[in-house]
Amino acid sequence: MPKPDVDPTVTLDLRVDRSSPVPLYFQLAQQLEAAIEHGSLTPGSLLGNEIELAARLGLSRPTVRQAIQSLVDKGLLVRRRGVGTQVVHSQVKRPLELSSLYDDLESAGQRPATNVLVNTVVPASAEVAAALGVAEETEVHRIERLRLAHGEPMAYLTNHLPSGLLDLDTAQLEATGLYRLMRTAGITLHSARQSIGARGATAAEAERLDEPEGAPLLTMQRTTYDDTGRAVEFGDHIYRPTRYSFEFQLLVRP
Amino acid sequence: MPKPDVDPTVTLDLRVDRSSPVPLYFQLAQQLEAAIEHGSLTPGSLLGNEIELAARLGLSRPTVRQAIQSLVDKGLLVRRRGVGTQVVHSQVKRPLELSSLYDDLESAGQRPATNVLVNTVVPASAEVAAALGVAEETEVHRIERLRLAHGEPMAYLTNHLPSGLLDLDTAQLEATGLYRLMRTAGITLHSARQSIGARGATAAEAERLDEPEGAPLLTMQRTTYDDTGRAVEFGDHIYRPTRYSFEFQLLVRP
DNA sequence: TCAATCCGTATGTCCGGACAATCGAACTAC
DNA sequence: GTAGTTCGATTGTCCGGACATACGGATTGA
Repeated sequence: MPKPDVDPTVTLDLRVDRSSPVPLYFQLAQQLEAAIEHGSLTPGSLLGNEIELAARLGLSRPTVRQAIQSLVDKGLLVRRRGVGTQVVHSQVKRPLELSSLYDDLESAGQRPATNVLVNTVVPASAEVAAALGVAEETEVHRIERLRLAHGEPMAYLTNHLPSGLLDLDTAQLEATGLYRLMRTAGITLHSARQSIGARGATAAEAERLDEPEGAPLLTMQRTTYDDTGRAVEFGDHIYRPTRYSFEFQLLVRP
Repeated sequence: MPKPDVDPTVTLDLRVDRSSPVPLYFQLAQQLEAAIEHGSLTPGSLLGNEIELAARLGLSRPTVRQAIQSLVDKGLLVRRRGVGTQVVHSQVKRPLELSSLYDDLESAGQRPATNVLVNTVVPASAEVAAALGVAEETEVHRIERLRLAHGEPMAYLTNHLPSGLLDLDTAQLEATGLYRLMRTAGITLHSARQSIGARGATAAEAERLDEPEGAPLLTMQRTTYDDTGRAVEFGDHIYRPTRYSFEFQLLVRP
């Protein structure tokens, strides 16, 4: 009795366009990712060896390897020496990104709304100054926003930004998210340090979020840096835990 | 008046050992990382161009690029075409890892202690079965642990594992963390899906954690997968938010 | 029957070179 | 003086090849 092919090697219809300005390895990576997403490449299936794949596409092996490596870094593929490259079994959708609440809600199909309650310039407190890396009492922007989904308050967002970085228009802040505004202004976000905790609501917080005093709240503090290392934003957010939780996927770095 | 050198190009004493089994690019990456950590490479300083660096080390450019790229992926370096590679200004320590509470506490200098309260085999509930990808009522391991730091309860950890994966010895569970046990058993952790939220403590939870009933708790649910895509662990944890919060650093993937 | 060994296969590492794209500064023209 | 242009420097992409290393199955031996 022949052994069943549990992990068949899949042959795909792959093509690259050499006249395109898009790098070849990137074109290949996109097609492979699409094939995985689409289901043409099923979990566990082998990808065929790199040499033959390169020959079939008319590419060199380093180029093919670069494409595969980018998907390995994303957690979609697993390489095994002497075995081959196969699609990861688990349902890895997307690794953790530096996400904004606005984008999260929008992609979840909720229509987020924002009320800008404060949009002003204040002298930096000690905590804000330390987070942003400026001197105490330096003037910084302060915005406070109430984020709603389906008309219900979901989070209260307090943010501080160095002045001069961005002109914060209240109308724009109500129409989109802060991160999107920063990116539009040409700021390249690079990394962020964040802390997630919980505590009971103060009277003022309870009022704003329509919760009883002392109700459990989910809290998040985040300092975001651009690629030059400047702190570009310090946020202090509180969330209603019945309406929101942090969900994300992690990859293990070997 | 001459313009001050704000971003000097640094020349380091780098060497590679070709007789070592450690890959050359990895040796170089380690030395560069050590130089950054140690302060020899200060934030903002340029790394010198790749060609010349390769020549100085007697390596090829692809090898040097591979070393640099690994540090770029870690968020320690930034490359700019036409400019060079420079050390990131901000204090990027380490990106987010799939960390275990035990390791976190240990590296923070706290001496964690664990009381194993339950270590048994039970039929899987609907929730556990869905998370682990097994049929309902399948036998699974269930462990409940109270984690203490400095003698104070810090978290209550409930975990379920597929049976047959690991023999869970209570003594070992009290001496080290679950992830370390799994790694020792040859399981390669690959990814995890987790959800962080908050809620009030039930009477039983409050008792276990020495908190008043209804006190805010930080909650985390996590399903961990190995590199074959199997779910290897499902955890449901509650933390005392006055004692613990999740702190981590994110990188933006462009 | 079972264990140790061999071997094919696939990825891992490394080389040296070539050209393209982009950034920043120096230079030129108005 | 200012704006546009040129040009050097540096990384980005891609090639073709070579050898090392590890995994898994087949073969061989006890």
